[in-house]
Parts: sequence; structure tokens; C-alpha cells
Amino acid sequence: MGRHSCCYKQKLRKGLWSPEEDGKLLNYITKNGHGCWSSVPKLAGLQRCGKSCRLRWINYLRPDLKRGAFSQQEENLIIELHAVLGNRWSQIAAQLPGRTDNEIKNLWNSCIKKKLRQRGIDPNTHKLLSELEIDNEKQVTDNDKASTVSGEFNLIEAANSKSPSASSGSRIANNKNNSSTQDFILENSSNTSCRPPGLVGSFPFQKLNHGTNIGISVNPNTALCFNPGSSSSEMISQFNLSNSSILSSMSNSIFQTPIRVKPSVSLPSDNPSLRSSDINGVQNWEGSSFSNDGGSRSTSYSFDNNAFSWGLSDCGKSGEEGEDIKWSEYLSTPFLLGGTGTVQNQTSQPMYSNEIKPDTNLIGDVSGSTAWHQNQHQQDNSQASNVYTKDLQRLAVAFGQTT
DNA sequence: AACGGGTACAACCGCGCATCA
DNA sequence: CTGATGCGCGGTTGTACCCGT
Repeated sequence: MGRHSCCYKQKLRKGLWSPEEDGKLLNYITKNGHGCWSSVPKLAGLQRCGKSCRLRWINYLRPDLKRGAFSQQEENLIIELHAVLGNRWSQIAAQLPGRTDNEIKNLWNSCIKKKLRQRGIDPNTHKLLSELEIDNEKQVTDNDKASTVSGEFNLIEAANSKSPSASSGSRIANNKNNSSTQDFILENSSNTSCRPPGLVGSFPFQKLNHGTNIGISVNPNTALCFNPGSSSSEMISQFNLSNSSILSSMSNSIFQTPIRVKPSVSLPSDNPSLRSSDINGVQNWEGSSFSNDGGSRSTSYSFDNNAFSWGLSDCGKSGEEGEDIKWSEYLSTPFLLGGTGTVQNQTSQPMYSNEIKPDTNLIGDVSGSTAWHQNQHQQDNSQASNVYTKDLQRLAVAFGQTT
């Protein structure tokens, strides 16, 4: 593997893209679609590698991209999703139409991380830093005890201190999932006004993981349950894919607060891929909202400020009036998950459709990366079904389910 | 005006996975 | 089955810009 053969070729430009290059790429893809990325630069007359072209297109030239600053809603959603998904930026981006994974990643690293730290929250674990210190002390104590048994083990543990349950596995697994099995805590004891009414204590929550490093044991036939106040080890990890969505289950059991969803953006009813109807016997939970009454769902998103508000900007003003965070509403906000396939389907239903650049006439491009094409409202059922099925398979793998 | 530090963002790099011959 | 290739993802680096001194 390693570097692509195209990257070894000489005379390939690197660095910033010039407007001329942008124009060439935009023109070419607009007229022909990208097709095989490796052939794009040649056909478009660019001295770039295909990979670079793809990146430029996805992160910058795509006409459906939202430009400009992230709204507070978007930031909140990113934080929320990061707590669940970790550094899976593409999946997070899937929930933010018009935003790219790169953009979100940059925002996270440059801005949100800092804000969270300022609030005493560890951005990796979403735990309070003070609690992490306690954990670290405890771990040191544990390691001291263990050191009498095996010094080598301690080295491994230290190396994986960020991922206590991931002490085995490949370098990549440890590296890429170094925060994936951390507890997820929705409490801010240093700022009690931010605590949701009725919520007491922490909410240990094993972050969703994928691959062999998954931090929770998953029973594909049962639902992921969440027991407030329990420890991670007490968490009842169950999935119920056949009954309703994973996240619906999470919402029902994890966040035992009344779900209030205020529909603000209606999805087009003519898009089969986003109906909450069953596909292949499994309900489409993309774009669904969740309720506490056993999984009733709506086909409307709700990211209305009123219904979803725990902005950092508010919380950040420690001791100020802006701290009246609507935690119950935060908790009631649907967690949305999706793989790459649904990304595109979802982006066709932009939350911020009024801000998305107007449609362009892409011709001959039915590949996933340009499925944002707004004309895809007319996508046929089979395509949506295929995408969805693929997505479910990916999710099944992601949750450690092997079917 | 020049310089340096900080920040935000664009782009590259390295890797894993999927596909295909 | 295996190697080559393409794609996508997450981490990292580079750079333009802003602001204070």
C-alpha cells in the first residue's frame, strides 16, 4: 500500500490550488463528473494527482458546500456527535449537510477543543478534566499494584493510557480509537447550572466503536441500554436492530428524558431513501427523531435553536446568565448516525437548504461522492435501498455485529 | 512598518479497505 | 490467492491571515 503510484510521478503540482486549476477541475467535473479520480487530472488538464483533485473537489469545489462560519447549532451537534462517534469525522459530517469532514475536523481541533477545555471538559473523552485526574490517580495506583506483577504490562498500559480497554490490538487500532472506549459523561459538576434537571451523576457510556477494538460487547438481538448512574461495567449493552434503530434504542434507554422534537425542517416526502418506511425489513432510522414512548418517529429533523440549545458560547460564560442550558432538550435531540452511503442521501435533505449553493447540472455522475446532487430527490427506490442496505451492513460491522 | 505569536483553514500524507485482473 | 489499483478516512503539516507589540 502506502503512497499511490500517481504520487510518485514527477511534475505534479502540490500546495495551494490556483483559481485556474480550480476552474479546470470545476469545469471538467461539472461537464463529465469525476468518474475515476486517477484519470481526472489528465482529462482535466491538471498537473495534480487524482487524489488531490478529489480532495479539492470534496472539500472546496463541491457546489453544495456551505461556506462560512459554523452556527452554534452546528457546533453543538458536532460536540454531541463526537461524544458518540469519536473522531469519525466523515460520519459526523454526514449529519451536517454542506460541511465536510475536513472542515469539521479543523473546527474541532482549532476551536471546539479549546472551548471544551476552557469549560473543564476533556475533548477526547467528554469527561470532566477533574474526573480524569481522579481516574489517572486511580490508574497510577492500580499500575503501582500491577507493577509488582509485571512491569512490562505497565508499559503497555501506560502506552495505552488513553484507551484503557484497548491495551491489545494493532497500532492503528490503538491509535485511531484511542478515545473510543472512554466513558461519555454528560455532567458538568463545576457548573451545576449546566446540568440537566433531573440528571444526577455521570452517564458512563462506552463510545461506539468499530472493529475488533470495540469497547462494548454487543448482542445483535438486543438493545443498547443505558443505566444512568451505573458504571461502565454495569452498562447493559444490547442492540436491537430489528426492532428499531440503534439510536432510537439509545435515545429511549440512555436518555430517559422526555423527547421533544420540534420539527423545523421537513424532508421531502418524495424521497424514498428518507422515508421512515421499512427497507429490507429494517426501518430507516436516518433522519428519524426519537421519542421516549417506545420509538415513535418523525421524518423531520429538528435543529431549531429553541429545541436544541446548550451552546458553548452560552456555557462558556461561566457564571453568567447564558448558562441556562436546556439539557433536557439537548438530551432529547436525536443522535443521528450514518455511514457514507447515507451521507449523500442526507445531504440531499439539507437542514440548511436555503444556504446551500444552487444546484448544478452534473452530467453522468451517479457516484456516491456527488450524490449530493439535488436532483437525486428522484433517485429510484432500488438505489436508495442499496445504499441503505450497504449502510446497515457497515453499521453492523461498526457495532461489532457479524451477520 | 516590521516582527512574532496565535489561529483558522487548506492540503498533504499514510494507511486500511474494497475491487478487480 | 495475490498483487495492483482506486477510494476514503483520519492525522498531520503548511500557510495565509490577524493582531498585538
